[in-house]
Amino acid sequence: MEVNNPRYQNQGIHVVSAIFTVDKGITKVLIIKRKNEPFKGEWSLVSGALYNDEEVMTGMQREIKEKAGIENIHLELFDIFSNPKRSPLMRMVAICYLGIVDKDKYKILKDTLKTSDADWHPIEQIPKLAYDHNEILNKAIDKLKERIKESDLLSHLYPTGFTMPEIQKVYESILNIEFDRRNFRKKILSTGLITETNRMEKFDGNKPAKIYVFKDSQDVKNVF
Amino acid sequence: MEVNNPRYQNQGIHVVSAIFTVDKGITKVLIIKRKNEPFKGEWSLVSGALYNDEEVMTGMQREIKEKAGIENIHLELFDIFSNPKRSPLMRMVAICYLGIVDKDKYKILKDTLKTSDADWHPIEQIPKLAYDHNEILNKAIDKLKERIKESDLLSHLYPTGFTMPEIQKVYESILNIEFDRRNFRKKILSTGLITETNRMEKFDGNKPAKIYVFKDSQDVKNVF
DNA sequence: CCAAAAGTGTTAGTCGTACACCCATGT
DNA sequence: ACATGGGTGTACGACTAACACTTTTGG
Repeated sequence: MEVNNPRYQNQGIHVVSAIFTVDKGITKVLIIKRKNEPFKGEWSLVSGALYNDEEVMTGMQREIKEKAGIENIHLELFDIFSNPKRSPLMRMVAICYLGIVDKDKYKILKDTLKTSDADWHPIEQIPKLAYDHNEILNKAIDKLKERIKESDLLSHLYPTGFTMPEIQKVYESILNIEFDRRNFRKKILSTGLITETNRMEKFDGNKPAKIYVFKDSQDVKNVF
Repeated sequence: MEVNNPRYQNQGIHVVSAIFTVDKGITKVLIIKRKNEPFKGEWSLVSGALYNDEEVMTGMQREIKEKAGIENIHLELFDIFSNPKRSPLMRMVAICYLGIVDKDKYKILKDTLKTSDADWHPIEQIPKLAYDHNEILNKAIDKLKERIKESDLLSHLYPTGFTMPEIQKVYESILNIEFDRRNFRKKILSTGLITETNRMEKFDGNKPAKIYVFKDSQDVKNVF
């Protein structure tokens, strides 16, 4: 390969992330408003250009910190978007990641050097986004559904533990189906992914629920 | 984003493919010998640099045609390798695909402008490869195992149909486990992925086997 | 003691697994 | 007729799905 061949010049790489949370039964995604061109003033996913001396994951985490103020997010690659015209300035290939986090653990910086209005938006009410980010987000939502069924992805939503009713509502919210309480409990326990603690949730007028945590395991037994 | 910021300059994209086949119960991968620098004379996966005006998948297919003479391979993205030093000439991010094909349907061009000795090699006996291709291949093998369990990926190995004993041997070869003939048949039929034809295989001294084909379906029910 | 939500157990049906016999072919 | 490998059915155990009552708390 000849380094100066124009065919290989002027390529850039975007890192793009769809970061989800679940808030009172509503699945939401983190979006921001851009302060700079291109797409100045428009909504977008958390994203930016990769530097030429960093790993893709490193660049993604850097962008998330710069544009939303949060760090060390667990992310999974889910797709590439590479239409040569997807960015108006130059050719940018988008490498796309998804993650899910506890919104109360990560404090979003609403306003940064390059962004404003960073916040969680219900995935059913997403405005028009910059670039091809609406398309990317739709794909991310599909992948999120697949991944929570076949992995312990949700451990990152509940780093400090969860109750059975809580996590059941999350599965129901993301997958749009309902489960029997008793069978749900049996099924998720049978995967071996989670384990109970001796902690109890705070009371609010009814029977307190036991708190469970995800084990540190990479077992890939399907959940549903 | 400022297009001329040196942080974003001198980035390139490699497309890399691990193309598998199964030959008499042996899982093999297509590798080639490079005629040019870097890594002149060394083995590598089928790969090359993306042009700045093409989609990633288009570039991948072009490279496969240029370097192995075959076209229209079904490929799935499985990982990104982005160590800034993975290529000696300039920073190249590797976008990696895997596929599996019928080796009798695709005639490999052993010798091309840029490559020689293109051929199928058993995955248990892979030489040292250029770049980080050994690492990429190992990841591809892991992903291949996952994918044949949860998708109709193998339909691309048998575009014209297969017999039960044939496909059973393929699953056994890739997954390194053995199945009971009768239960294997029931399980793969129960997925609804395949359907029988009225064709029979050619005889060779024993009872001829029925030929089955994969249906055109995107159902994601797990196979095993 | 009442309302609200959590926790538990049993039964029926379905699915997976183990296993043995018959069938179609070429020689 | 025999050797080779393909095709089928059944019975048992494991898992899944449906379902109702009891428990703990705050008010």
